[in-house]
Amino acid sequence: MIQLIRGFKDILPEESALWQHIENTARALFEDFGFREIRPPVLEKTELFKRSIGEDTDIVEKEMYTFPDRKGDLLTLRPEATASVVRSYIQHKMYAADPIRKMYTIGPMFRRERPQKGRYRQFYQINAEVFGEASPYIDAQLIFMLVSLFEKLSVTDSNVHINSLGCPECRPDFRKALSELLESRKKQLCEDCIRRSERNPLRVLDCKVPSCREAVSDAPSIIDYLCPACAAHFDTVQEMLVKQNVRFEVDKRLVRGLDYYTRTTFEIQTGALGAQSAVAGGGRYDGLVEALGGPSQPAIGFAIGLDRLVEIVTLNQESLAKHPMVFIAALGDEGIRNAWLWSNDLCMAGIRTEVDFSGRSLKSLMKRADKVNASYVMIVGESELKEGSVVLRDMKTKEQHTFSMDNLVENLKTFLYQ
RNA sequence: GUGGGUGUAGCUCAGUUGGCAGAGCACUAGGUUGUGGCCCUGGUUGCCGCGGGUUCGAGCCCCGUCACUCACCCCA
Repeated sequence: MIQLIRGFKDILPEESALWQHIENTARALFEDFGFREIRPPVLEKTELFKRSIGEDTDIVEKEMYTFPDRKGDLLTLRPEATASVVRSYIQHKMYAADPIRKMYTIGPMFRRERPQKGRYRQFYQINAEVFGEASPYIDAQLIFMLVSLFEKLSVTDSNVHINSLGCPECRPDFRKALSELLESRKKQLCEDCIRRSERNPLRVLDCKVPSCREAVSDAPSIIDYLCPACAAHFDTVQEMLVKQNVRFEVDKRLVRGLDYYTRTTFEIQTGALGAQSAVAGGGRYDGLVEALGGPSQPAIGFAIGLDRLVEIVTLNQESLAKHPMVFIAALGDEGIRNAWLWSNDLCMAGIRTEVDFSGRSLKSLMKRADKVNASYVMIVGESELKEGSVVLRDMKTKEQHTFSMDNLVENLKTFLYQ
């Protein structure tokens, strides 16, 4: 038997209703906030991700699905969506007609990590990005929109963490102060953190090894090093969140893993996913558009882990399951022939209809109708055919009505819709 | 990449010191000749993950391997 690839999964019909519900809720909400959908390809030149995500990140170093195509160009299955959206923004010169663009996209990402709960090698994200707006109001609104989605989906057990990473103006000062501290505590740090303290000291703040946490417990907070502009920006974001009654906490450990983030960064965490606490994360990346060859345009965005969201959204499956309205129990060849024609008409009339073509006994057809939770069973047997009628049984009340075969579909429609 | 746990019927899982491969659910037929759910009776379902080894004999012991899973790392 051929099995699916390690770390990949099938989303089965039993689950897809929930996925659709979440996707539809997100689409409707984002469209109301002025976002429009963009659908970039899943395959891009490797260079795009190297330049946007950063050479020194784990994603680029060891998690990308990269391979040469027949011409020898290095291609990569996207490990995240932002790079592609930025590339598209630049390539199509979207900034020219109107630099302010709000876009969302939903689709699969690929990272070759060791699979575990809430982490797959092909996983799905809902992304939203805003270009051309530097204002902190946009930051706060984006966070509000994200929180609202979770509320609409009745997700409890989640909380918002925010932080500011500063800008090229103020981050070097903080980085220097942090590096000095790390240097002095080097012997307390784990191996990874010793390596990190040279390449990306911010990441040490995120380490979960107890001795490392201890070492950085009194580390300087980036918030204390923000330049006046960044500090004012961060203040406004918080102020507006408070005004909008969005509950959040400032988390100075919140250091995003991707190189391109600046200023506001945020994450939605949950306790319901084992070791995977982040369900959604995002932040501002004011330098990325320019870094990828576009004009200097600010931008901010977030990504929601759709697989993870699906796991924590619990909905009444009954309300999501689609039951057939009418189940046609046809007996004998002639009954089946008639049923086939009528079912096509009923389906086209928007009435969910199923037929059992097996020719088995009425009892087994009734059992099946019950199993698929049909609202009505239409019985087409010998005696009905003789009389030129069919019997419609209400499966809940057990009431049965007889319908003439003349104008059957029309009469059923009016009966069912009344 | 590193560690722990688990692989037996479609599903959930038993399986004794190594001795005929099991249960519940599901499926199916009948009890009820053309009427579902509850009940009763019968029936179908297995490369015991895969490969090797030990043994008269392996689902069980040993070695290897693969998969799943949880965790580390990192992230959504």
